Amino acid sequence: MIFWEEMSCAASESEDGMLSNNQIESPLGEEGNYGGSENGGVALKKGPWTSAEDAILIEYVKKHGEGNWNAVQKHSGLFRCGKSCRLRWANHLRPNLKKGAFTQEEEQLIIQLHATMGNKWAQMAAHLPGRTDNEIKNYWNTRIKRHQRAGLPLYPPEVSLQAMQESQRCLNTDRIESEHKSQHDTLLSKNYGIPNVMFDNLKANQSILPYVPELRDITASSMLMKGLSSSQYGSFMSSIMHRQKRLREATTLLSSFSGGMKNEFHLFDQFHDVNKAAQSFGLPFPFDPDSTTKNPEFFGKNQGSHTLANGNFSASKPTAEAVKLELPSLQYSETDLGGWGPSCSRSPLIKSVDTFIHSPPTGTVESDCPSPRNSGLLDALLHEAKALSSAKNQLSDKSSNSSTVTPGDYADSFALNICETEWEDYGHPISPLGHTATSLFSECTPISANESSLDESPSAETFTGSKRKFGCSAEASVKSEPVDQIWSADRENESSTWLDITFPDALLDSDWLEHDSACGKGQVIVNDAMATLLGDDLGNECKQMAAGASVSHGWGHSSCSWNSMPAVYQMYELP
DNA sequence: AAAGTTTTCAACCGCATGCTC
DNA sequence: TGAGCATGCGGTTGAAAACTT
Repeated sequence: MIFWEEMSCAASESEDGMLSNNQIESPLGEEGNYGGSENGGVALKKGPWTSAEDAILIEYVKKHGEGNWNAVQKHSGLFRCGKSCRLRWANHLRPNLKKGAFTQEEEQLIIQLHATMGNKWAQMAAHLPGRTDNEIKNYWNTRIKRHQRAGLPLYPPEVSLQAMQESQRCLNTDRIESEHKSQHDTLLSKNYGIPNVMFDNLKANQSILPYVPELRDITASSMLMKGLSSSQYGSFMSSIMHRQKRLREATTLLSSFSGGMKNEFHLFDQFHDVNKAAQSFGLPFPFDPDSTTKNPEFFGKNQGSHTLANGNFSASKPTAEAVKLELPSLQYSETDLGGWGPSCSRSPLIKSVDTFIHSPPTGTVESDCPSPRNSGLLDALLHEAKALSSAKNQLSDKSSNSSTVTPGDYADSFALNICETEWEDYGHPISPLGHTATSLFSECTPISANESSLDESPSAETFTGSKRKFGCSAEASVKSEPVDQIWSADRENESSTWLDITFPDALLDSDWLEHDSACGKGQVIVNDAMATLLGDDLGNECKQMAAGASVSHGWGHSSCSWNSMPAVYQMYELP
């Protein structure tokens, strides 16, 4: 049987004559030029509501109350399906609706709620009187995403920590109660408002992931990492934004978050128990937090070298006003969980992961710790763990073989190793953390502050407009973004010769560039597809070059052939 | 000023859930 | 018990607005 609503709402919109029919039959169809569907011969309007329709709906609700939305059309003559009426009422017409932009308090609440709930917009809306789930959803999908693009993490550290602690609590509770009940029952009985997603499939696959500690069934309260894997955010956000706009936006964003910056120097204090925090995400321990907490220079210098780092950490004391730059686009990792605001440290998790990876792993990876529930995060951690494992091997290997690493420069060398490891471990240029090869390059090749400028490098526009002209995806339209001034402020005294190498994701995407993991370095292979796209000459040139260039992750680091790459591949090289 | 691009957000869609008969 | 139905939810879409070049 076909539902009335389905009949009315799901009917084909492309039926010929529908529009005219609708216009004729609906007395409110003066603006109803969006076509509609039919319900028993009655055309139902779709599209934006008119004020007249609103008035009718309001009148109807006054008389009959909310609910029974499918009867609206019958009783009021409103040619709208029940669904549409309900939505209109709930989102726009019902009383006590708050209009206008979210307040800062609301924004923070949304962030906190999302950290624990994930995309449970309706539940979140229940905590925000006068706000609708749609509003919150839109807010998150736009403004928060914008924050991400600006290099700001999805959640402030305190929220991340809070969510992790909650996760830990849930786990502990679960651990205890699981002796008596199944976890499912436990969670239900305790009425956790946390998605109870099991990673049974991952557990099942544990045998093929030997480096992963036992995967416990844990709650998905670690949805704070939602952004890590959400398809919505999983794709790398290319930096095709106009620069001026981005500058303006960054300033606005940073200013808007200035309120949260007052805690910036206490962030590390919050992470005293980083072991525990990271443990909750299944990270192996022990690891030495000193390398970061006690050596900010090291941290700062290397944070940009790891995929998990968003590159906007700074131990300096920036001001929002000082920030006129956006982060390099390649730091716009969707997985950024780094510093909240321009000067914040990264989330405990990321910091932990980062610290761990930056620190030579010691001992066997043994952990009974649960892993995050979110599949994306889990995958990310698995990959990171794998990368870590490789890094461990690479470290010794590189120390003796790499000609690009100065043995004495531990920070650099290790960062390099890590990056190379990641590069070679990720068969696909887009890591499970949402990092593209581009971001890897970028993060592995931070730029020094004195080399950064508000002005784009002259050659930065090499790829501008290449989205179409070059026949590539949007990611091909990569501009070299100015680096984060805050982040780089710490590096003013560094005599870094690092280059800010950006690389169009499109060119790195998929099979275009392949990494030869067998060679032990991040050798780039320009395959035929890429050559075809680029044209024979360019492609072949590139292939030839790449064939002989062990560029590793850091074309700018090493004396590889990057500089001799075709200009189309080069974004710019700082002096 | 105009064209092109990006962002915003209202509305739609499909699916899930729960209630009723 | 299962079909029918109403409602709710989350993801997605697309027109309009805003912005950039």
